[in-house]
Amino acid sequence: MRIGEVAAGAGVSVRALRYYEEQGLLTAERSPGGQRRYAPGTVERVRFIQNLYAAGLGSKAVLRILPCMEHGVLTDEMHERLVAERARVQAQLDELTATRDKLDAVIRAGQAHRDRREGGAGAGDPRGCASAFAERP
Amino acid sequence: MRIGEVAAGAGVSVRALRYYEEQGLLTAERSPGGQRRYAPGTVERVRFIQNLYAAGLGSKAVLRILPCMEHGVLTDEMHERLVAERARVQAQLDELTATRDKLDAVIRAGQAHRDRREGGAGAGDPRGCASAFAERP
DNA sequence: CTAGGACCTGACGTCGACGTCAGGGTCAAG
DNA sequence: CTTGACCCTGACGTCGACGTCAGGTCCTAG
Repeated sequence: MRIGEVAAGAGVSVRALRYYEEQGLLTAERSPGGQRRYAPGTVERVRFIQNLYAAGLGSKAVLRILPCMEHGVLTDEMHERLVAERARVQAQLDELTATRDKLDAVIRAGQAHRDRREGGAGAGDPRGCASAFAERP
Repeated sequence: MRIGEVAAGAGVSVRALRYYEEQGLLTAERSPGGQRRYAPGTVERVRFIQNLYAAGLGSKAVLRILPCMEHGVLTDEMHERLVAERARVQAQLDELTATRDKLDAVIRAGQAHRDRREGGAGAGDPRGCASAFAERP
């Protein structure tokens, strides 16, 4: 595949693919004229790289856990790294879940406030949704 | 509270707090000499700001959904923004979950590969964990 | 063989969330 | 009043993941 096809297939820019190669995340054969020719499966690989980036891993971290796709074998070191990164991702997941729940609380509290106001009465303590942030897990 | 106390309490740098003020995310009274004096509750607010940043929202997005903590009332616009940002967070959660599951699959496949190798035999197709990436949901 | 779209290698630009340094003022205790 | 910890305002530096521009090359359809 040519670089443009991979880029379109994976939904990234051509520049990004060259950058990945620069970082050692991607390799490519070259045509006689020097143009990159990618193996099939590269699109999947690029998508996974994107996933890892989206999970907050820097290119060095990606570089450390990615080689398993080429060798197909997990050394003890690779295994530990994978487990460690999985833990990081899980931690991110927990934080994100908490944040989502807070947003939900704010939304619900705001709804309640608006419902009561629709009912009619007082504006004594204008703190409606603010109390949603007072929790301490 | 003084800025150092807030910073320590929320686990951020003094510089970050000044930056938040610069972005309109935080306000503070001033002492006669010009030093910032923060209201109690600021620590919670800062923690929430950190949560939002960690959720991938930029300071402008934070600025748009944060005013509810001051006014305590959700306008229709605020409500829509909150719901929209909640959706973004949820989408991030979904992607992160998928990535975690992929990592799990890689780890399990690698384990299986190592277990078999411990058993003894062949090295025909050295793709061990690589097949874990072949899925298409 | 030729046009024009795709590709190449540098190399500088960007943007956000701060870090950091310089030079000086403030505050509370003794 | 002095001292030492804390705080102030600029203002430039950083880092990662690309964007973008310049100037030239490759490839393939006609």
